[in-house]
Amino acid sequence: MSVAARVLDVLGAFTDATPVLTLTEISRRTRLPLTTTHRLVGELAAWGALERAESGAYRVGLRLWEVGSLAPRGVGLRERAMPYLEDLHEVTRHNVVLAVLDGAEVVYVERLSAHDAVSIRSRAGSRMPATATGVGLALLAHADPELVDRVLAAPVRRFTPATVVDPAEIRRLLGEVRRTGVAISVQQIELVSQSVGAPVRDATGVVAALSIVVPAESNPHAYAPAVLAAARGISRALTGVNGALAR
Amino acid sequence: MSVAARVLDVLGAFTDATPVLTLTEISRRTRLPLTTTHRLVGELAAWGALERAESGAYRVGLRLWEVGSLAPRGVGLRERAMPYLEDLHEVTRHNVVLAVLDGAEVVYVERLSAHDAVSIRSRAGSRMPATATGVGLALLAHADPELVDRVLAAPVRRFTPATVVDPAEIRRLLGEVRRTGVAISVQQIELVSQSVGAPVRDATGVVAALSIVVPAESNPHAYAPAVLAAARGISRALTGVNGALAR
DNA sequence: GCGATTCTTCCGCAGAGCGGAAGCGATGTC
DNA sequence: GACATCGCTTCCGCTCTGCGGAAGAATCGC
Repeated sequence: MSVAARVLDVLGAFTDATPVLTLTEISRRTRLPLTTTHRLVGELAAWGALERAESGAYRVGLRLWEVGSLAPRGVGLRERAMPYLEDLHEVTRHNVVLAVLDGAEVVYVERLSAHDAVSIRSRAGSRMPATATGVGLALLAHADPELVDRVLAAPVRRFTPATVVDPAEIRRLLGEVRRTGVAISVQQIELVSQSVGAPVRDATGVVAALSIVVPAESNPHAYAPAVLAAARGISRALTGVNGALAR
Repeated sequence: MSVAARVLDVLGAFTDATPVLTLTEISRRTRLPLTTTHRLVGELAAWGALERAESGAYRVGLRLWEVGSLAPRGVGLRERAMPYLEDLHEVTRHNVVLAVLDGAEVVYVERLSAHDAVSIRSRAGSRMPATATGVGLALLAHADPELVDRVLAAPVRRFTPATVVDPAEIRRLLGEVRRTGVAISVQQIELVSQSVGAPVRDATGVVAALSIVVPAESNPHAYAPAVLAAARGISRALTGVNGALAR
């Protein structure tokens, strides 16, 4: 294992659930000898990738946050999409999420939540399997067929009794998404909610998806036009002056 | 120079102005031999810290963005402050910013901008000298006196004819901030605007500051109560259940 | 088609990084 | 107050890893 990999391993030790770690904890998680960890962490802290809390424990530093903020698929996408997400949020008063595909999972880039909206699991920066969510279906429907094969070859994770786990049935859903342009996921993550998603494109193809999360008892099709309009708006913003996200 | 430092150097080559770089560009910026750069970049890309665009160029990857999102002083702070920032923004319809101190500079963590508000330089993730901005004054006024000495020992950068560059005068301003609780910076960054800032505390002391950016012709004192109320709200949220940001 | 430019692969040498050992300092226990 | 425990830091000699020159492949521009 190379030094670079060790360094990245140290960064990877920090998670949503454990954003603050002591030296020993980092050493244990990475299975690197304490001395090695000590040296690496020291270098990371000197640069600003990690910071020391008063307690002596380490947390992810501001400098790394700054660099992370340069990820075109993270903040770049978020910045351009924000106005449209806000409009959709304002009009409907429901949770709105924006996500991208990374391997077989979706990564949430932004979430706008209302006080009075249904509860929701995702958080900006968190991951979910691509199969069960509105955004996930929208992204998979337009993804490389080879990726879809790979995803469906593995057993699909179940969240509720309503979660669709049959590969053939999922393929049918994906076809429907391609036909109608919207992805509807009913009670697949939580029984109280369902989501209506749509893909977002830049000049190169589908790069993200947004969805609205609404109560299970409402009619999802009623939200389709608004979701589609927002998705188109973002797509237009991405195809605009500065071209695609990648450049 | 250690490998870890080299790795971080590569990450540091990506900036706001140049978020997408080719291998050769990275090599030139870091002054690392092309072969070395090639190897490091390869390892970073394998982990997900960097991604390859279709063009073959590299950009900051989603995985690094995720880890960066764990920075308590970045996203953690932002999440808890957001509702209060939104309220302030909604009520006043002016730009609202949230920032933390990093060395002698302020780093903007969030910015809410209105279509009809005055223009603004900052962007989430960008840096500014601490001396001339509303947030900067609010943070410096409650910072370690030794830091203030260090900041004022260096020549202060001038943005407009109204920028205060005299150390003694800046000290007087800081005193006033401590006395009144609000920091007012008039036309110091741009002649069309001024800002009203206030410090945000957690259990350990001042950790951030927010400010509102309003047109130069308005009366800044009129905004002080609203700004203070928002700052207090965020402070309360930070001192709450889960304690300080650091933990 | 041909030179210029950028990217990738290969490999032998050298010194950077590794990690065991030992010492330090804080906290908890009897 | 003495002792044990646990976590952090410093030190240093051996070894294996990462270094980067060279050469070749791929792509671009004229």
